[in-house]
Amino acid sequence: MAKSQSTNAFERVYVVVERIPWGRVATYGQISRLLESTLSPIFVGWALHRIPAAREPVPWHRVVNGKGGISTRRVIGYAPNLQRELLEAEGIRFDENERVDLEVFLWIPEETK
DNA sequence: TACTTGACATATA
DNA sequence: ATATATGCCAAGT
Repeated sequence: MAKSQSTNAFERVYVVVERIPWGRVATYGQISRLLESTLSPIFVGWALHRIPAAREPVPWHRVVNGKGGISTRRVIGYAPNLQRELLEAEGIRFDENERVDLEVFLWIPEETK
């Protein structure tokens, strides 16, 4: 245990992502605030990009940007439609702009309440 | 070792 | 509403 502390920051991100309930989505910025750390939103993206196989499965597809859009397009090797399909499979609908209605599907953690 | 990049967000002009 | 600038951290080159 506690083999490496550097990886701890990544794991914190995974824990929050795993807290996202089924059929809900969260934004990078929100996760960054939930961590209550100096972790910036871009770091969350980094963490999700480097998910160790041992930490899977992590519902990374439930993490979208502040506009409710999918940002996985910048990632090479991932299909942009993949995340959209996974979210739609959970009952999340996209508008014509390929954006999620955050007013409805945004995950509101109890800690923030 | 140093610089650049990266699933972003927020503020300012 | 769009464009530009800055913040934040770690990994990649």
